[in-house]
Amino acid sequence: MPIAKISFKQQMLKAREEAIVQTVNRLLAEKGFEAMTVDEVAAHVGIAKASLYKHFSSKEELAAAAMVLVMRRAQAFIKALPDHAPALDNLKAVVRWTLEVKLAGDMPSLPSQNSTLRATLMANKDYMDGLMEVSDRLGGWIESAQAKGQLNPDLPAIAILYTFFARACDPVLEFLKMGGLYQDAQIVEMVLGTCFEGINAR
Amino acid sequence: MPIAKISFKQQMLKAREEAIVQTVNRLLAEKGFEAMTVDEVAAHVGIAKASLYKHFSSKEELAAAAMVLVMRRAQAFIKALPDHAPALDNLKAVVRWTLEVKLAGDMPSLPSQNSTLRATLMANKDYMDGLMEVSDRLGGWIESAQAKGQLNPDLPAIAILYTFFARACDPVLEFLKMGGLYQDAQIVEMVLGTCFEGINAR
DNA sequence: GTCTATATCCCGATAGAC
DNA sequence: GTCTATCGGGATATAGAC
Repeated sequence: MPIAKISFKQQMLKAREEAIVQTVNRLLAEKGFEAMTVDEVAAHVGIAKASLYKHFSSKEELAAAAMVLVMRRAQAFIKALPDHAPALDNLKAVVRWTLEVKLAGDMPSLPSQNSTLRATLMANKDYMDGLMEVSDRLGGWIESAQAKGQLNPDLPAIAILYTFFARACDPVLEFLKMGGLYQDAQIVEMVLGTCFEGINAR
Repeated sequence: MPIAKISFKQQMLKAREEAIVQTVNRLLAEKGFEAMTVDEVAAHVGIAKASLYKHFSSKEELAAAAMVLVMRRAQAFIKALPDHAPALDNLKAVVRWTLEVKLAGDMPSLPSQNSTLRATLMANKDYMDGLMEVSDRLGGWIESAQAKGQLNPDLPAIAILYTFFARACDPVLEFLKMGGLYQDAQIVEMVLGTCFEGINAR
């Protein structure tokens, strides 16, 4: 059964690549792109560095693969949301999901300034397609919620979208977690609350 | 007049150091700590790299000096605010100042993960003292505004303080600026509004 | 495809003349 | 204190055997 054998081999390869990407994801979340070294990734995965380069041609490609992974997860989460539910509920669910992923240490933090990394990401079809789809979906819900008078209609929808995206690198989460005074769930609710309702009294 | 001569020399030195720190500040804002190279700083200032090390003993010290500069500016701004003014007004003024500095490209962005840099900063008395003073001052205003029912009293004051600090690295500003659709002043007001009033409709 | 070993380069930091 | 020239370490990426 040569076909099955090939398929099995490919499956092993795919599993290994997933392990690599998962590792990169964690390291990116912990230390960021510049501080993460390829040696480190190889050590965590348990293979030689040279083997890594058989799967990914550069450090940037590694990071891009991690970003694609997270983007796919976001797409899957969004797709699983009921489309008939109120737009505002779905938006809050997405933001809560983002905060939970970040607090769990699974949200890669990329320096927005790194040019080589930006170039690699922009050239990555999977990533860009995912970004477009997520933006479209959230953008639709934002406008819907604004039309219903739930979200502030004076704000440009794009500003609200960016505000959501920015939750993926909000340092308030880490600050509060470092303080040790609050549980993760409390932190999520606090940040979620300030995001939608602000810090003013009502 | 030997004394005057020495004083003049020292003044030149101080001026040069200020030029260095200013340059570091801009580069940190543009590229971040890891991407910034010491060669680059030297080239921008117009002196040899070795000369830099006569003023600052390491790259971390350079970054710390830039952070101290910004902290001093924040302290000066806060000190200039009328203490008899409503606490909420002063808080908004500080946040607005922070957003303007960041948008102007004068807010150094430090990777919160870099351990050597964190250690250097924590060991820097000027920086830590400044941080304490700023935190105390803002913390007082926050509690005052909460007591008056202007800021949400259900939020821990520390969470509100962190939310303010986080504006110094809010990517929404760059995102909106990159889009080119809004003036800087508009961007500042939008972000300031979402910070205090959230994105929900009122 | 995986490994060991190495090439190559970049960057922080220093030596030493002036 | 400023310069030129250089060291030394560490990181990305590759060569070549298996």
